[in-house]
Amino acid sequence: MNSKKDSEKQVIIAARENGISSVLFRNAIGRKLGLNITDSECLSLLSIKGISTPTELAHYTGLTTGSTTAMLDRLEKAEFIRRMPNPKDRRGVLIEINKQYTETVGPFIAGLQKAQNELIASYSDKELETITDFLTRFTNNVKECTKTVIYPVR
Amino acid sequence: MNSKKDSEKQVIIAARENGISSVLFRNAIGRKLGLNITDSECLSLLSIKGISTPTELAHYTGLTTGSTTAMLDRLEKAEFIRRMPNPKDRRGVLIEINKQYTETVGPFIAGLQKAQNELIASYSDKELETITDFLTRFTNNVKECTKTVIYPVR
DNA sequence: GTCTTATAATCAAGATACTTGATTTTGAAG
DNA sequence: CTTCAAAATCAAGTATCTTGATTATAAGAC
Repeated sequence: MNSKKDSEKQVIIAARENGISSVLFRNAIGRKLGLNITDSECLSLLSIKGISTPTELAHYTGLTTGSTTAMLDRLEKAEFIRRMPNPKDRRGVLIEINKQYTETVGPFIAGLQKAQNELIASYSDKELETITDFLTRFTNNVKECTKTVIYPVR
Repeated sequence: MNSKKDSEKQVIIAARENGISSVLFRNAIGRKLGLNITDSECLSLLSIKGISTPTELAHYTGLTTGSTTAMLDRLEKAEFIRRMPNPKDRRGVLIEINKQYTETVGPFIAGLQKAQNELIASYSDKELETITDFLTRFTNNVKECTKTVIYPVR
């Protein structure tokens, strides 16, 4: 099976480049805000989800829960996030991102969001469905593989 | 401009989920190999590029060159990478990933690579072109924005 | 050519962040 | 209601990171 078509190779390259660019982007934002890499990655997830929990953030950043507590202390002190009681589990807390962060980061990413929206608007519905379908299936494969790495079969 | 179509929203969500899943995947692999997050991220870039330089790896990981030297010392000691003289610049070195790493990581990612290849093969050439086009333009936007974050206009 | 300035990588010292293991609180299961 | 599991925190020890200095080489100015 060495007969991979050019169109197939290209999509793999494009997907990889996409991943690389997003890491470099996150680093640039983090440096701008004076954040270390971990804190920056944490905020990048929070800016997508809006709300999360220390456990989930530990999972995403790859930290232990102990380090996560320290990280959240730093981010709370910097007023980028706040801790809220979790109404569904009195052991836990909810982490919310502050307006402070959104407003600080806004000027840096407004141009990108506009550009991405325009890019997306330039495709037909049918094309967008194809793209979404691809990304979703691609992501599901990654998720499946992650499970088998964490919980090996036998 | 609050009239974003559903197909447009879906592609944004799918792109975000894709980014999240790749971070979690990298973490899982890193943990499996007993690597810290930084070292893991470094190897993930090297496994794509095959060869790099300390400067580029510092840029990608978000580390200073000082920390990068220490990181490369660790990875070299673990025999995951090797330093080679750079024939084009006698100040610098080239970092190559070792077979050791590829073989260690292979069993964990073989299934994923197969799944992704099959996924890609399930699309028509026209569809693949659409997807590649989208990813490339999307990436270019991210790269452009990264530049303006690093080198603000005035 | 030679001088100056910039870049690549390294190193040592000090600061920062991370891991481990224990602890507290609460939830879930038997 | 008893026991075990999960969420978050904390303190001590370890690992990693940043800073600033250093060496070697490259690139540009004159």
